[in-house]
Amino acid sequence: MSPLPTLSRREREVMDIAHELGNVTAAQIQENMADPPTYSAVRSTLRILVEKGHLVRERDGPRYLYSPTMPARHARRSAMRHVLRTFFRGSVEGAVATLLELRGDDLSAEEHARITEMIEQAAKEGR
Amino acid sequence: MSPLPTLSRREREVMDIAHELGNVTAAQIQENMADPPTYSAVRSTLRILVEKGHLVRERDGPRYLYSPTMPARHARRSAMRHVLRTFFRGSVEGAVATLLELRGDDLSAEEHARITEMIEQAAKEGR
DNA sequence: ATTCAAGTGTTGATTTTTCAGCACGTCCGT
DNA sequence: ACGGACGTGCTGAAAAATCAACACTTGAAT
Repeated sequence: MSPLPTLSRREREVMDIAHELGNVTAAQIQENMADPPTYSAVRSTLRILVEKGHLVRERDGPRYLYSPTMPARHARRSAMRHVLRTFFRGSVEGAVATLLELRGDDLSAEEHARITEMIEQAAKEGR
Repeated sequence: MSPLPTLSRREREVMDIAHELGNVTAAQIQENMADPPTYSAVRSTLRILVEKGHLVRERDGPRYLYSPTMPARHARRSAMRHVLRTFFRGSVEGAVATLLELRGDDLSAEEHARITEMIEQAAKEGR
């Protein structure tokens, strides 16, 4: 049922960075990696990810930029669905609770208003 | 900054299953794996995860049960923090929006009430 | 024009992961 | 008691991932 993860450790790390930053150069990837290998090794991983179809490579003047193939919206949903299922048994309520914990005291009045609005909207549509 | 992922592909898959199910036998793990290897191979992976300290093994009568070392609460927070950062640039609002999308029309009145209450509570404490 | 810095393609070696085999132990039903 | 099903510990081989080296190209600055 759960799909076999097709990404190795380093590959996953690189993909996470790519998702976080959007369009990235090999150098940027390297900078953001933990315990970074040589530039050469980074490019090697990038090449594999392109081959596997997880990244696309496009020229940006003299160099290349790499971007995730999967549209951000889709990637977000997919990632969230996975944690929801794995760690929250599908409970949206539980997930929201943890999100609020993470945010801690930081929740501004505006943000509170917007989130509340979203939930009301969802509830309305859900009837 | 972001910690180097210490889990290989299969190891991650096993850990996800362990988190989802709580306490599991080797057989249960195998059943839930995608494209499952032999029972022997599964136990091999489990042994490594115990060695690395990610799982603990305890007797359950004739067999063993495996459970995640990290407390569920902590694991949930950690996983959520990671997707929040990676896919939502830290935006709690965006994350909640996606959660609601995932849930779709399913949001019951009771659930709506509880979530709203949580947010109000968070906002109150945040002032 | 030449040099230097930065980027690229390719290749191969090392390390890690993944997997299965085998011999042994334990529990249960007959 | 014995046979089979199920579980275990240990080990090593096959496959994949990880990494670095090398030679070459491009761009920019002096």
